[in-house]
Amino acid sequence: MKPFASRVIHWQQRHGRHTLPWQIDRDPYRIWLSEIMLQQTQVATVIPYFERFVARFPSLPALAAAHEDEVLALWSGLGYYSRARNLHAASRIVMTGHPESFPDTAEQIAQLPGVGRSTAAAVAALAFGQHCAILDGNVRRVLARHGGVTGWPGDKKIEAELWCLAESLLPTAAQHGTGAIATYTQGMMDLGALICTRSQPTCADCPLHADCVAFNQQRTHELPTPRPKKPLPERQIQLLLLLDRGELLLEKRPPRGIWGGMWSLPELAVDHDPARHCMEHFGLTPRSQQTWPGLSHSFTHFKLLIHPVQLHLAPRHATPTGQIWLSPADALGAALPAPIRTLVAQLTRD
DNA sequence: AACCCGGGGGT
DNA sequence: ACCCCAGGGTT
Repeated sequence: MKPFASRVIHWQQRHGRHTLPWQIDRDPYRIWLSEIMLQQTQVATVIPYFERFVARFPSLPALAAAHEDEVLALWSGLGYYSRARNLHAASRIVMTGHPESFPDTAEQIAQLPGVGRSTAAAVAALAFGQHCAILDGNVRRVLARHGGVTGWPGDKKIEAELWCLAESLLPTAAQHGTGAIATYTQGMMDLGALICTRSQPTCADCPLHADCVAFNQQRTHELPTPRPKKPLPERQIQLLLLLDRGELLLEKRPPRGIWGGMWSLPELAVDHDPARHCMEHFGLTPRSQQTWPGLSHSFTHFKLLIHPVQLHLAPRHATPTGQIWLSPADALGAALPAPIRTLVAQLTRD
């Protein structure tokens, strides 16, 4: 049987993906951007965001010159907004620290905010041909199944074991030549995404099935070991759609935490009275109040039940910092989290 | 409804 | 060295 890496490389050349929008050249900027977007997010979701992002910011200097708000607006709907803030910060670090070129070793790349061991290795391998192992979700699944690794990969011990496996299986420059590492790295990701899927993997098409422990022991359904279940707490909030002469009030979220740095709607505890809140903050009693149907939004550690309330205000006075009045149509161009976008979109349909 | 996913920051 | 946090999509 051919070595593990040889089989992955051969499979990638024949069956892997070669035309993803970040594969058209070997631009480190585009590869880095794609890897950040691909954290926690699937390829099909990323593609349209990637296309819009590089159309607006085609190069690292263009990104570094941008205002954070515009970067966040292009990230709106993609989630995990700290990725966008870190990406933007990293672009400026590269421009100041390495003005001549993008950092080209995994160690240097991993120094950038938002880039950990796996992302750094992916950029180093794909863009610079460095021989370093990645361990993203797809590769984790392939390795856990092939090696028959039992235990939740989020567990530090299991994670360390998988990293060791990943390192040990890399192609060698001597055997496979330069350039093979990029093909291998993409091959491992594509095997996980296309063949070794979470449910109903198509093992018959897998170049690794002959010595795959999970396949041979019919344990693909139980590997990798799933995350331990935890109850999902619920939180409830009211969100205020405050309207004044057709314009909607948006508030900038604090830089950290949920929807950090994004534009949202004024938030109110469920046991508070919206009209009274308007009175206290604007000195005006709303002319009308309308309760909208609730909507649910899931986060990793809790479920958020949103109770929207629409209020029409009498003409306003000053607008404090961190707030802005926009027409609903203009608001849709802002850096809105997904559920806020849903609510604002409803307004534009009236 | 359950499950999946990399990195940062706080403890 | 650990634990908690963060938002979408898919199954």
